[in-house]
Amino acid sequence: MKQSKARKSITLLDVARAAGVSRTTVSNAFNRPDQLSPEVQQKVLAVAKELGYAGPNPMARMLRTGQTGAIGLIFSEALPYAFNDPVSIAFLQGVSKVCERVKASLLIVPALDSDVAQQTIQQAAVDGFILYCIPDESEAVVRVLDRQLPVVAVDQPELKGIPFIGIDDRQAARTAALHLLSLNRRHLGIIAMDFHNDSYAGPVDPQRLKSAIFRNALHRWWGYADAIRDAGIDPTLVPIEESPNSNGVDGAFAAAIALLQRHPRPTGILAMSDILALGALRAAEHLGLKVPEDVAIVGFDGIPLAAQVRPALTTIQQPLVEKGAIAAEILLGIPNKKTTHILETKLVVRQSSSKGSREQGAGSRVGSGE
Amino acid sequence: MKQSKARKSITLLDVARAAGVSRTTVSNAFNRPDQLSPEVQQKVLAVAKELGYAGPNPMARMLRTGQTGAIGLIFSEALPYAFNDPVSIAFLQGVSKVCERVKASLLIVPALDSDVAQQTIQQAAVDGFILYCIPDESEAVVRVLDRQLPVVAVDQPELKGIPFIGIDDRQAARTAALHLLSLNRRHLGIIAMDFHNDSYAGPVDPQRLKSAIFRNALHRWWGYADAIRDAGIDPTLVPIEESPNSNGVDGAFAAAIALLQRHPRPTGILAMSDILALGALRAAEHLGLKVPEDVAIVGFDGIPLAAQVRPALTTIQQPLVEKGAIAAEILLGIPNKKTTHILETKLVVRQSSSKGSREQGAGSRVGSGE
DNA sequence: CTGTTAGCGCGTTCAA
DNA sequence: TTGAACGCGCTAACAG
Repeated sequence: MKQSKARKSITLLDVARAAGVSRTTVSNAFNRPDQLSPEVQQKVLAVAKELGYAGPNPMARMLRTGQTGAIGLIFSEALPYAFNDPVSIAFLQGVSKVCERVKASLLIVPALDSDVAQQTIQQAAVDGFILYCIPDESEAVVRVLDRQLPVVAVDQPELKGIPFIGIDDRQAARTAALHLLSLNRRHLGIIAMDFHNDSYAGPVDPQRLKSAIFRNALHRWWGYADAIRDAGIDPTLVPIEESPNSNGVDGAFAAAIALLQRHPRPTGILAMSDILALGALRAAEHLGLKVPEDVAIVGFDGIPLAAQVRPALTTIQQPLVEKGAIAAEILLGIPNKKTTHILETKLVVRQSSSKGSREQGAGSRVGSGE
Repeated sequence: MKQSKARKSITLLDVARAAGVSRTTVSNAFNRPDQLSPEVQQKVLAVAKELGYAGPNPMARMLRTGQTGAIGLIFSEALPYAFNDPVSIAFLQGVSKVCERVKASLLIVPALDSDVAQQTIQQAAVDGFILYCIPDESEAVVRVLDRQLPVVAVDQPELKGIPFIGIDDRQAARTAALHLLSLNRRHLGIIAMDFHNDSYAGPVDPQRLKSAIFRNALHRWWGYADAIRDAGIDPTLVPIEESPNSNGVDGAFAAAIALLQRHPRPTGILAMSDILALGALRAAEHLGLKVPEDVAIVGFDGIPLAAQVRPALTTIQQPLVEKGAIAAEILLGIPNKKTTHILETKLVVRQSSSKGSREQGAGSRVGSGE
């Protein structure tokens, strides 16, 4: 009998009774110290501690106030893969930096398939969501929109009325391809990241391109194609090998091998991410090809590792961390932020595509820290 | 007037009325489909959708059920640094893998200083906490314990009654030092990670060691000292340079430079983490020293990058991902798990400490994927 | 299979 | 400054 009472958790009311005050007073002692005399507050807090009461129950408070103090983050990939990708990690860094500043927590919500998405997104106690690189018709998007909470999208999807942060993938990719073409590399090969959600690895046909659901990959391909076409080459004849993000560098290695064993062998490789480019670098080495002499390689993203490998990697630098920071700031209502941000990118030329000797081609970032 | 009613969010009751059923029925339609006829369920769901009702309010449900479907994770470092450290990231991968499997969300709780910790930990709506590498007397520990929820500690703190996952740091470090000594490297230098919370970088004196609050670092030092003493050398004469985790490879570079410029120059460097060892590798290169001929280097942790750099890094491999997975499994009540796990480590010898030529010394992991 | 009845623990009026 | 009352939206018993 007594046990059952002792068993249940302590509430504001218990503390109030033990301290000989009202519930409101105890609540105020925790939340509004200015609303009661310091001495009373001291006493209440002391009694609370004695009873093992650690402050208002967060669920009850959330229900009452409608605020949770957390924001939700949804990745398109399986979480372990997302945490394996330097691009996602950099994004996470940006988000977390802002969260830490404003004392908000960050809820990572698994939403891999529609089943999981439905359950986890509906249950998430958050004040808003960040959608990171989510295909437009994904179940996750529907569920998030249903929640009627503030939303910010990064990279994808672009939806009416919700803030968006991204880059001009097409233009950036065009710059990358132009660079290679300007070095007179006319036999190009493309290593692509996921166009679809099916973890497919291998050559890409026009049909697959046309039905692509990941915008980044599609737009980057468009950009490559723009430059290639302008150079008087038929872009549909440029071979594309797709290697899913989740296959990491190893997958890219295989894709690059496939590309480099074609005849004529490509003299330039356009990789849609730096991870893919690293695989290409390794493949070239494996085949005994010199980079950039035999084959030049250009990546995309500008992850820190790109500057540190040898030969250092030419890439399109995009503000990865800043993307996360801006997304969080918008969601958390930090003022002076427009709601749509197309961030700048820039081509960083390093050894993997330099004209001269390896040493000479080093970009300014080489040797800088982690 | 009407506005104010339209303004507020839709509840179970609204749906019930609109559908002409009771609240329970609507609740069941969402949570227990087996408790009502399919047709009624269809109808209720249809009405709900029409009203823009997206399922039960998560806060209310949490209050009612006492379950949140999320677990909290607390790092000792500032989040952006944690997300920059391959060791933490690998841990996160392990945690997230399990979370995804059981459809749990993961709440990353900033708890940098005591102020923030108090607020964020008290407010966190979670079913339990994972403490990752938190100093024993940290405010965060107190707050977490106060919450009276299940807790698991990883690496630190070791507290009575709460499950613990870690490795035998001392023994592992001893193995690393023994390895170097067995190669006849008798002039050693140590690069240490944080002993204290103060971001200090520089030489370490006995006082600082004695008052260390980070167990990992301290135990690793003990292990080194054990082996060194057994080799007939006075461990207190072995120079130690501390470089905080947050300073990354650059900090380690500086620390290693300091070490390598001493007389006599160390012929072996013991680094307490692979990141630190990478800095040492770079420092050796910078000074024109050959690794392992002039100076042999041994890291700790076994991060993937250690196998990929050249020369590849000898290290103590610990099951980083598994640590996270086990922690999450224990917290989420997945059965067949003991509550305390001291995981195995092993020395992986690679080029950075090999006797023979560089090629010969490559560990089996070299060239394997990301 | 459906409806009724009770709280879950708290924050906020408002009056004292 | 304090105390009483109300309801946030929901789920779990239990009765029909």
